[in-house]
Amino acid sequence: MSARPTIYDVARLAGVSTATVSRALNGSGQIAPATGAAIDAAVRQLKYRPNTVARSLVTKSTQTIALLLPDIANPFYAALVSGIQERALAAGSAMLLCTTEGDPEREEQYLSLLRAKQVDGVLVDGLVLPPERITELVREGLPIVCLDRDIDSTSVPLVQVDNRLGARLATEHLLALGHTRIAHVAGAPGLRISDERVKGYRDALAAAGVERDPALVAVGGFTEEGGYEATRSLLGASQLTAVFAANDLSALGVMHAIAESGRRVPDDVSVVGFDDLRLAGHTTPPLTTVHQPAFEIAQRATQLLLDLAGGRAAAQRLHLLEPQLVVRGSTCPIRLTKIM
Amino acid sequence: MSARPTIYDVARLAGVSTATVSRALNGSGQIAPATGAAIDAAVRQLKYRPNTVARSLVTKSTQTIALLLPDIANPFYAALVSGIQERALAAGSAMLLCTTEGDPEREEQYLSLLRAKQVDGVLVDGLVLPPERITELVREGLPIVCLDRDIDSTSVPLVQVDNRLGARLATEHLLALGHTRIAHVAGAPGLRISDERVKGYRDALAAAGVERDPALVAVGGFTEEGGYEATRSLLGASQLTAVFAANDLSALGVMHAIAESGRRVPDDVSVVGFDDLRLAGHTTPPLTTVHQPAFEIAQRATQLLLDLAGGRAAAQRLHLLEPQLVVRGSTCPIRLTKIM
DNA sequence: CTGTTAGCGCGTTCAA
DNA sequence: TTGAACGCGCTAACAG
Repeated sequence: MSARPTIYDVARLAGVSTATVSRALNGSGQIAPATGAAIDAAVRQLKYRPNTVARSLVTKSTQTIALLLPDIANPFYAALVSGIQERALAAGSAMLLCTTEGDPEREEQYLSLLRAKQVDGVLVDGLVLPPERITELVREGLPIVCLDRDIDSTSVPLVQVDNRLGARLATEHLLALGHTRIAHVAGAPGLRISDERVKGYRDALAAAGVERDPALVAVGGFTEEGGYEATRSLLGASQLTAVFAANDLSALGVMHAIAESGRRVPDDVSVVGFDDLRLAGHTTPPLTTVHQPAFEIAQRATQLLLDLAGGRAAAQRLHLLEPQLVVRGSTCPIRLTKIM
Repeated sequence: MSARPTIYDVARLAGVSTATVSRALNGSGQIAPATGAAIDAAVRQLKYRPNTVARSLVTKSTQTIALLLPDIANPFYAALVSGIQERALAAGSAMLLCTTEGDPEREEQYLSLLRAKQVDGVLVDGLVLPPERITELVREGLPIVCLDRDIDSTSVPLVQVDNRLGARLATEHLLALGHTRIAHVAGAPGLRISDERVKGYRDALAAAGVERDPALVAVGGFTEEGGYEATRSLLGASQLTAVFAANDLSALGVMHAIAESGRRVPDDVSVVGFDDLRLAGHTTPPLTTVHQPAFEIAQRATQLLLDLAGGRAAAQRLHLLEPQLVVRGSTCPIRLTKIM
C-alpha cells in the first residue's frame, strides 16, 4: 500500500522546503518562477492533493457547512439543495446533510456532532428546538442562517419568500376569476409561515370586500394526507368553488379529495397551491400555484452563511424574496363553474 | 472570545495527563473510577467536546461518508437519504451530499474534493463517469459502494432492487386483469436498470403467451415530461388499454397525457408505475406501482460502505432486494374498460 | 492504571 | 525569495 504523498514528499522531490510548497499551493507569498515550476512538476508526478484535515487543524476552517432540516424527501426542502451546492462549491466548501425527522433530540445530536466536526456554519430550516437554544449556539460562535421556515430569534439571519404576499396573490387570482366561496387549507397553526399565508388570504378577501367565513378554513398540516382530510370536511360543510392550499403537497390531497367526491378540477372547484414544486407542472390538471424562488433563497442564505463564517456580519437580518403566481390548469373562471 | 477548551484544559482541571483524558473519553484502556469521575466533572464544567479534526488527523478516519448523485430533487434519490443517515449516525458518521446534475466534470470535481477531505467512503448513484475511472479510485484506496443505478465495475459492491422481477410483477398484474394491449414507457435505453425493466416486461408477456408489439414501447427517460410525450405518441399509434411506466415520475406524465386525450384512468387505461414514491399514494387516482425498498437499499449500502471503510471486505458484490407490487386505484380489470 | 514522548500533515512565524 | 522551527488538538506507543 503506497501511502498518500504529503507536502513533505513534494518538497523533497522539488528540492525545496515544505514552507515553500505550502506557499506555492496557496498562492501566499512570492515564489520564484523556477521553483514554482519545480513544485508544480513534483505535485503532478506525485499526484499530490493537500490533506484538508491537516489544513483545517491549523486554519480553523473546515470548508464545510451543514444543512439541518426535518426531511429531504419533502420536495421543497430538496429544491433548496442545488442553490446551496452551487454557492458552497464555488467557495470550495462541501455540504453535510442532516435530517432530523422533526425530532428535537436528533437536532441536538446533529448540532453536537457538527460542532465537534468544526463545521464553518449551519443552514437551518424547520427547526423544532427552542429559539433560545439556537441563540445560545450563536453566542458560542457557531454561524447559523435560517431559511424558509423561520424561528423566533433575532440573532439569526433569515431568508425566505414573502409568504403573506404570496398567499395574497393566490387568493386575488381566485377572486379575479369571480370566486367568492374560497376555502383555505392552512398549514400548521402557530407556525409563522403558515400564519403569514393565512393573513395573506384574509388580506385579499378583505381588500375585495368578501366576507370571511371561518367554515372555509381547515388545517392541512402541509401534507398530502392533511390536505385530503381537510378538504373532505370542507366539502361537506361549505359551498366552496375554490381552494387555496398552503402548499403544493397539500394541494395534491385537496385535488384527490375533490375528485373522489365526484367533482372536477377546475370545472367544479379551482385549486391553487404554494411552492411551485417540480411536480406541480405534472399533476392532472397541472397545478396553478405560487412560485417560491427556492434556488435564490438557498443561494442567498448560503452566501450569508459563508460571509458570517468569514467574519463578515450580515448587513440586514431579514431577506424577503418575491413570490410569483404561476397559472396552470387547476383554476378557471367561476362562470364555467357549476355551483353545487 | 473564549477559545474552545482543549483536551489539555480538561487534563489540567482534572489533574491528570491528556493521555488519560483521551483514554477515558474513548473508552480505550482501564481508568480508575476516581480519575474517571474527575475527568467527567472537568468535561462537564468546561463543556468540552473533542475536536474531531485533530482526531481524524491521527486516526485516519473522518467519520464522514459522502453521497454522490445527480439530483436530490428526484424523489427516489431523496428517499435513499433517511436509510443512509440512520446507519451513518449509528456509526457516528455524518454524510456529505454531492449533487452533480449528471455532469461528469462536477463528478470529478466532487470526487477530488472528497479525497482531499479524506472521507471514509462514498456512496454513488447514477454516476456518468466511466466505470474505469471508478475502478481506478477504488484501487487508490477509496471505498465505494454503488446503489440503485449500477455501473459496469466489478470492483464496486452494488445494492439494488431486482428490477427485472419488479417489471414482471407490474406486467403480470395487468395481464391478470385481462389486459393484453400493454404499453411500456421505458426509461433510457442503454441504462442497465432501464433495460432490466424492459426485460421483465417482456418476460411477463412471453410467459402469458401475449405477442410482443414494438409499437407498444416508447422511451420516457424516467421523467414526467418524457412519460407525457411517450404516451402521446403511443396513444395515437396503438390500441392500448394499459401502460407500465418505468418509474412513478414518468407515470405522472403518462396519466397526464391520458387525461388530456379525454380518456380516463383507470376506466379507459390502467397505469402502473415503479418506485412507490411517497406521492404515488396521493395522485388522482392513487398510483398502482412496484415498491422499491429504498430505505433498506440505502441501509444495506451504507453498512457495506462502513464495513469496507473499516477494512472488512464485502462478502458478495451483488445485493438484490425484493420488489413488491402495490395495488392502488390506477388499475382495473379490462372488463370495465371501454376498448377505444 | 497512568504519564511521557512522538508524531499525524499542514500553515506560519521569524530569520536569513 | 526561502528554510527552520513550532504548534494546531489529538491518539498511540512505551515505560513505569
